[in-house]
Amino acid sequence: MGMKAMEELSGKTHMKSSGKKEIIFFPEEPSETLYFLKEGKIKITRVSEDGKSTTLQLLGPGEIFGESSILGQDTHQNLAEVLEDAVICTISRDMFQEMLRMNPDLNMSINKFIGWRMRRIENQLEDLVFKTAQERIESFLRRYVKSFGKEMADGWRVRPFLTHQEIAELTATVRQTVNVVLNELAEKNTIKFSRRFMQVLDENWLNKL
Amino acid sequence: MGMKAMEELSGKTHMKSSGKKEIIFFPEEPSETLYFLKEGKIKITRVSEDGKSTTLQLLGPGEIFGESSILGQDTHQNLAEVLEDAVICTISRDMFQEMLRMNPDLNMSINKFIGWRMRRIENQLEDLVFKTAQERIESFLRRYVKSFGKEMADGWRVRPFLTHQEIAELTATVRQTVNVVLNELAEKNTIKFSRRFMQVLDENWLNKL
DNA sequence: TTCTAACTGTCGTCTCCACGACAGACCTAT
DNA sequence: ATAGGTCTGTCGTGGAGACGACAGTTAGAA
Repeated sequence: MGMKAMEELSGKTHMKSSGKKEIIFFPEEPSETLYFLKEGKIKITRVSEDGKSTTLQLLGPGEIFGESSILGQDTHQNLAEVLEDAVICTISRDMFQEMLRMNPDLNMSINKFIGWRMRRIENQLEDLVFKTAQERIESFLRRYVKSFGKEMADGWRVRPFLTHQEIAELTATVRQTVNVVLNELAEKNTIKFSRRFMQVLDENWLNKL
Repeated sequence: MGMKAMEELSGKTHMKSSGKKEIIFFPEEPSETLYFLKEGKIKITRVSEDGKSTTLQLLGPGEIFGESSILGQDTHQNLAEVLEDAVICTISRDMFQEMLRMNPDLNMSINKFIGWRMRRIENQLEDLVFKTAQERIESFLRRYVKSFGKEMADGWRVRPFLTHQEIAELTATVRQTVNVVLNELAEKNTIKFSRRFMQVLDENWLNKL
């Protein structure tokens, strides 16, 4: 998303790779590191008292997370988990402050980033309030394909796909409902999917509101 | 909330008072001003395509809003409305940048503020996903009394109160449900209320999770 | 004081979708 | 190959709460 200053970060920092299901941070854990995702996917989830969870964000390459470290929060509230093998740069809070001093433009980029993140979460809240479960699932699928898919000869395709359970957590619904919606869409030849990919056949559907 | 640096703002800026129902900014409007609420209450609401609305934040004295201006967003997404006669300081984006240069600590305060705001909205999302309508209403009432009420001889009291419709929008429920919950609580002598105030009789209830 | 608009109280109905249950498909490790 | 775990497909049931309707109440302006 054009945050060149951010890219710069990646050079000067510690890098590590993490495999699927690895947890980057837990709720309640002290938040003193900023993370920059170079490759893979990460999900940020919120776990309730009684063990249910809902996913707040699904992040791809080029995105930041753990931003509570630089927003004056001393512990994390959410859980960050690797969803697809990842390469992650870590930047300590102090290191980050140092960088800010060196490069004042960085501040702008970060702010922009935070603003963008805020907007996303507010939109998610709006969806939750105004949209039905079905609509949430569909509109998530659209977003998912657009963010992570590639255009092919026969429509947009994204790979790998998610489990129905994962989609359910991303849309605040349940596995079974996701299943039904997915099959309905396939029925209507809007999409085509399997465990490992999903593909949009109906271009039109992709650009619905 | 200890943001002394923020208080400082209020001196150097333009101040104005606004009456109930006045709109401070609309969605889609360019966002070039930061607002600091000195007195009164403001609500930030999100309006859907088809005209329904849900309230994202209820703000009291000492809080900031319109922060998209400093988060690199060029238009507002939400609507800000005066809920209770207010005194508001306005700070242009440029002015704010200037202030930042003069007083680097301000940055920290602002970040803390943003972080806090982010946390709030994430919590709201969690409530929406995991709690029932009834629970949301009750837990909102608790928060409301705690933030805006005063302790009296016979329990915490807040004044003025909100209309049921307003509470419904704050909790993503409907008027009728709010009505029922409110009356149930009164029935059980947990609270006492009228159109102009609400008072908590059962201290215990106030500190439930 | 009176009039009117806004707010509150209370029903019955209806719909969405969560939830449990279980069978079948699919992966991947030994 | 095969066994065991995870994922998918499909029902039925139930319940929370939205929604419409309408009567009663309050309050603030005229």
